[in-house]
Amino acid sequence: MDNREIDSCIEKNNVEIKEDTPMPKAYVSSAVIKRLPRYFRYLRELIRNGKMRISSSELSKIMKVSASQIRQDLNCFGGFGQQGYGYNVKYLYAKISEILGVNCNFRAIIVGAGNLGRALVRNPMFTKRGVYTVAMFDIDTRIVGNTVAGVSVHPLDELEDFCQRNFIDIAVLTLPKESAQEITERLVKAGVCGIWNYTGKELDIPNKDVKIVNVHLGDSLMTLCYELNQMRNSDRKKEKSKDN
Amino acid sequence: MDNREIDSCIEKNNVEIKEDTPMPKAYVSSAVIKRLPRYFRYLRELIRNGKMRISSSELSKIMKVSASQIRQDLNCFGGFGQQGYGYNVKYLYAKISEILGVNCNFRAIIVGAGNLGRALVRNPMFTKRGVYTVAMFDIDTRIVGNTVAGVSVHPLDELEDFCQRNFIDIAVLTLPKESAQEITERLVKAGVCGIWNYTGKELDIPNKDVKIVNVHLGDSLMTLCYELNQMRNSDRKKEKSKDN
DNA sequence: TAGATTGTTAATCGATTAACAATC
DNA sequence: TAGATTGTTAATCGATTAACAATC
Repeated sequence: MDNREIDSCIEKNNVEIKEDTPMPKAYVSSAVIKRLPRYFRYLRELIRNGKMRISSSELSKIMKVSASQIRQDLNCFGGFGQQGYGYNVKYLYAKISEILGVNCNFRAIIVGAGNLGRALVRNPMFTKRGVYTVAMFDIDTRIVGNTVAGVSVHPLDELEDFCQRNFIDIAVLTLPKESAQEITERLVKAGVCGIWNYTGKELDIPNKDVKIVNVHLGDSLMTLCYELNQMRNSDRKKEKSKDN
Repeated sequence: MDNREIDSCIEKNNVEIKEDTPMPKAYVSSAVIKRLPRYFRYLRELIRNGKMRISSSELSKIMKVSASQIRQDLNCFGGFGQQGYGYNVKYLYAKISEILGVNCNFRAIIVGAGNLGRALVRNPMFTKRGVYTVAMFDIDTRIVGNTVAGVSVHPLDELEDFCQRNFIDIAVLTLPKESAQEITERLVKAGVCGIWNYTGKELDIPNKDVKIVNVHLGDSLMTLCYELNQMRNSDRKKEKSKDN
């Protein structure tokens, strides 16, 4: 099954809808939310392989998490399975996509057309998740007007006007941390309600209706260095105890 | 205080060493480890601003975490503070740097010289955390020989030989997910013990002495979409209840 | 010494796992 | 109906917060 077919599973008509899904929880913990994209990916893979149904215990073996956790996680949003049968793969995929807003057609801009910004706009990740990258912005007049992966670079002073006219939902911040706070405030005023922040600066936003997700690559690298350092230290200890 | 001066705080001679630090814990939970890089960043900032000492409650206000958590976190690694005084900023910074392996001089290569690989190699993040990016690798002969941010692109078939000769610790995977598993196995055979994985493929490594940190940008984007979707849904509910 | 603040233990809270009744 | 597997409740485990004795 190819990508287009898998994508089409999200459209409701393609899967039989259960009518009496129980009321989902009012609040779902972030521990659960962070796991949803991983279910999304594995379900896509299962559809691709033509798998029609799956039980929590079978999925637990593939994903290396407990079957209990899978059932608990899914039940935060209502009953997606059927006793004695398991889960319909396409239906579950459609439901999780719905929860994650894959069919929301969110519109995004990338602020900062440097290396990272250009790398991201070329990444198929946005399209796969139903997010449209409609423009890039940069302060450097030399690159304004360029087109990267079909997306053109606009001058930074058109930022507010563009966001308002084009109903931008998400701004990806790939600019220097020094201007991150100021640009964020301008974006929020222009109606942007999601910030995907790569600047490393921790943003201050009074408006509770604006969501921020920080991607701190340096922090991630450091946890790897911690693990390696730990391993080195324990190796050294072993060496020592061998010597004595 | 400039960056070089801050970096020099890590060298032991620059801060008075407490002699009787209690024995640190044998195992520290990943919840704590993930917070360490953030302490590292804030402490750097404090040093930059010339702050000499800080109490857990003062730091808690700046970092927006509880003072209790700060003290618990730090005490996993031994007593870095002094009753009635608080923490010596430079000393604490030096200690956390040590724990995170900032002075280990880890050597890294970037496998895949596409957009993301080039964006990462140009990022000052590696240098700031004491990791050397010594080479890039790519399968595309047209870009082999190029130099990005002073780092040259090598042909992929020299991978094992290069890693062994140059004692490479870390490999950053910025190549297509299709070849991720195969390349990882080659890297592990060549003695690489840290994998920073951007491919989105979940890697299978039998060797327990190899550490993997996955960066899944798509998953991160989806959690933002979830939040926005939630907000939209609750807005709609409000609209409805207003209508009735 | 008195005041401040850590280090550490105990209490609480939340998340994961286990168990099983409901039911397809 | 019998077997399978969910949905859900209860038990366990781990992480966070609160409290306070130790001590600088």
